[in-house]
Amino acid sequence: MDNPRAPAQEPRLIRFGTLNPLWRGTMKDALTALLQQTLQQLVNEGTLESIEGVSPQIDHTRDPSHGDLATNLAMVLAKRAGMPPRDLAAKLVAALPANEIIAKTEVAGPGFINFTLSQASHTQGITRILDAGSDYGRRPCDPDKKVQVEFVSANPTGPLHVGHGRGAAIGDSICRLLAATGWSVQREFYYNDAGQQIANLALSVQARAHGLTPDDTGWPEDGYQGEYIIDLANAFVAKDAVSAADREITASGNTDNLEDIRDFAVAWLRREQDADLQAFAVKFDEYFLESSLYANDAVERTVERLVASGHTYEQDDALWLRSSDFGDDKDRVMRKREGGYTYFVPDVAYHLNKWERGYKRVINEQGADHHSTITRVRAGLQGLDVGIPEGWPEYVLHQMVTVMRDGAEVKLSKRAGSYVTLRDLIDWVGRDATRFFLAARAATSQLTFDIDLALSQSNENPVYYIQYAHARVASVKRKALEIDAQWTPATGLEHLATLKESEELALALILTKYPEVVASAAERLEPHDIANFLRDVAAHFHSFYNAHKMLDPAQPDMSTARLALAEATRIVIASGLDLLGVSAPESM
RNA sequence: CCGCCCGUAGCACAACCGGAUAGUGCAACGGCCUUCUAAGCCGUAGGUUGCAGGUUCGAGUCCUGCCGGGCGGGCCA
Repeated sequence: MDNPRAPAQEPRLIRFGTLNPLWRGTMKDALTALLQQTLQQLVNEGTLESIEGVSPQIDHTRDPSHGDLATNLAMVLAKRAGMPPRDLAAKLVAALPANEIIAKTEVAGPGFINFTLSQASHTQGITRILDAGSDYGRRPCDPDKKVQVEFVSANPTGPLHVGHGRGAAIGDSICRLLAATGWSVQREFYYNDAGQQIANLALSVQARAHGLTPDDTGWPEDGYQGEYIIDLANAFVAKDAVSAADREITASGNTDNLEDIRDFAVAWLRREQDADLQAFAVKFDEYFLESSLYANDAVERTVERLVASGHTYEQDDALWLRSSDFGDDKDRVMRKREGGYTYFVPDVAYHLNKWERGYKRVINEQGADHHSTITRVRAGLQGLDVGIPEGWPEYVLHQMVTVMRDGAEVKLSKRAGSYVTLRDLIDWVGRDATRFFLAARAATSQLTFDIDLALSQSNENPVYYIQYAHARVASVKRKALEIDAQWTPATGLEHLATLKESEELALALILTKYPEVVASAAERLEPHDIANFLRDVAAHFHSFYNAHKMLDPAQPDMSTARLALAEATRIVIASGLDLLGVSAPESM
């Protein structure tokens, strides 16, 4: 099994000559340009022959005693230059062109070059943020860079649970990240409304409508036992009308007609899911129905194409896909002995449809329990011989969410009907906290959602820490206007040179990292990077806020400069929270 | 049996194609509100990064083998 994640991602190094456009204007970018000149200088004077293929790293330092930025350039080039790293580092430092953004340079450790940024560089950074406003760190949408993201895609057989919530939070945030980095994003929800599970759903509703309970004889074997089935059955019997995304259905009330029940049940559950998603502030551009693939013969045509391309064979009265030709560990049955298709066939048809809609880039966000479908879907797509790249589509898989309540794990089982719904979570801890909690951790790690903890400490949730910083800035801005109508962030731009305190400079520095963080999070498809960064920004702001009085009538220049810095902070926090789908309140 | 993900402080999680002294929140302990929002700040304590090897200037990160947890693998979806 190959890596499900996308293959083609820009390396995060500075590869000279191919700067990430999102970094434009960041200190990293500026320093890279300077180092490029420096290297050219060394080449000119013969110290180095060439800098072809050099991929040095330029990093923000962890330890302030190492300056603000550091590079391993000398260590990477030492062998090529034929001199010890520290000596080469010294030469590089000496050849660095004059500039106003670096205040101090130092060779350290095995050959790192540490740079301390100047006050002027911070002034530049803050000005740039205020000038860009909510566009800071973002690129305009390029209509030619189309990407489609499929996420949630819950079966319409029950309410959305915590796992779907995680998919919704991560998927939606990925969409926002892609949009912020210039992609034109289409969000899609795939409804498995044609399989065996839907038949079971209809049978379950029918059984409930007939007054049966799961313990009775006559209850369908794989019936859904959740309480919501009772509500659903009652609504059907009462001849309720429901309107889901694209259709309006009135129940016939005829409990002998399974087709009526099925149509009504799917619509009813879609309405529930839509309401949950709306409460979660997640929207889709397209709801794609699996049943449509049968209605328009797309499944049949996909099978025919696979047969025609020669990647199938008949054996034991079944039709097989030679998926082992495409990286699978064995061949897979496409058409069963009794004639029906196995589940991955409509999946292949669906993805062929995506390809034919023109999406050269498609990302599927799913639970890790769907892992095995990746190889099969990709194998099926390869077998079509229509020029689909091997790694297409990309997958982001999130691991399971374990829910703890009363110190014990709550088992998630649709059939048993005992599980925590997304709606429950939102009702308990709020939309912002739920979204943040579910998106703030790497998708690859299993996470534990402790209900009791979330309830008892809802005010301690990290999201409030970040939102509080935002609200504080808004409050200070209001206060400033009370003191003097001229006291606005814009006024402060002229006085940024008065910012000299370490807390001020540290805050200014971290704010200028934002574009890099957005670019990186979008490339890696990892929204939790944003959450961690915001926590960092908020911490810097809170420290600054507590260490210094921001508004002092006796010092108008300094006060407005600080106001500008605070506003820059607010812009970054509001933008970052938006990427996570979390609100940025003006007051708390 | 095979494949994928994970294992980091009491708990939940970070750590940027391998970088310098492994961080953040909660929980614990001690301080800070007559002053811009105390949902905050400052400080203390807490670690053999599951175990054992290997690769190199350098490993939580890469490789091998174990141990432990999760998920998946069937003419089920």
